[in-house]
Amino acid sequence: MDLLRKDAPIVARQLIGYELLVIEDDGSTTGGIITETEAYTAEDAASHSHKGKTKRNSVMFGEAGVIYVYFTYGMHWCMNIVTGDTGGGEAVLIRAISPTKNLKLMNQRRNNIEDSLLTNGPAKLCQALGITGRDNGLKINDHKQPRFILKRPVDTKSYNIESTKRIGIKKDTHRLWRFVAVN
DNA sequence: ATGGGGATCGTCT
DNA sequence: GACGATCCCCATC
Repeated sequence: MDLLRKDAPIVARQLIGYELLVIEDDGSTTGGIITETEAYTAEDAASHSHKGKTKRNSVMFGEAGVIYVYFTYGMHWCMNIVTGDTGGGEAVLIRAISPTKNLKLMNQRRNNIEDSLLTNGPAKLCQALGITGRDNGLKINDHKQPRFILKRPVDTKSYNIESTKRIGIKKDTHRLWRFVAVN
């Protein structure tokens, strides 16, 4: 996917409105429309990749379309999509989606919380979609090992996108690399 | 409506 | 040995 080869801030903005789908072990599909993202690059002090390649962040230095999943706060998983065309350690954090597929399963995993709270946070959506460390390093739209699918929905709706400061970081807070669909 | 704190552990200093 | 790209509960206003 050519889109993902661009720089992370460009990709982060353009991914708003794309549909992210996960193929479950039983063959069913979960997922939704991406409504909030954040960009991280190696030059950016807030990024896991800033200080170079380590065991945790190594897949961030892989090719565009690889999934980078990290564990945080002792209990949460968050997912990124690697971007760029130089293996330079950039990625887009998926912060929220609007659920479209298999709400029942996602609801079950999220302890029967109301629909509006199902996938409105980076760790929430990973819980709802069943994404964990075992997904780290998988590739999007991989025909040989189908797990993550990213596509533009047929009803090409246009979104108003707001860019703001990123959430929960202490360094390089000035960058306006959080993108939110405001409708 | 808003804010403080607890849960919990892999990764890096 | 400290802390985090978080979430949720409960307290207080």
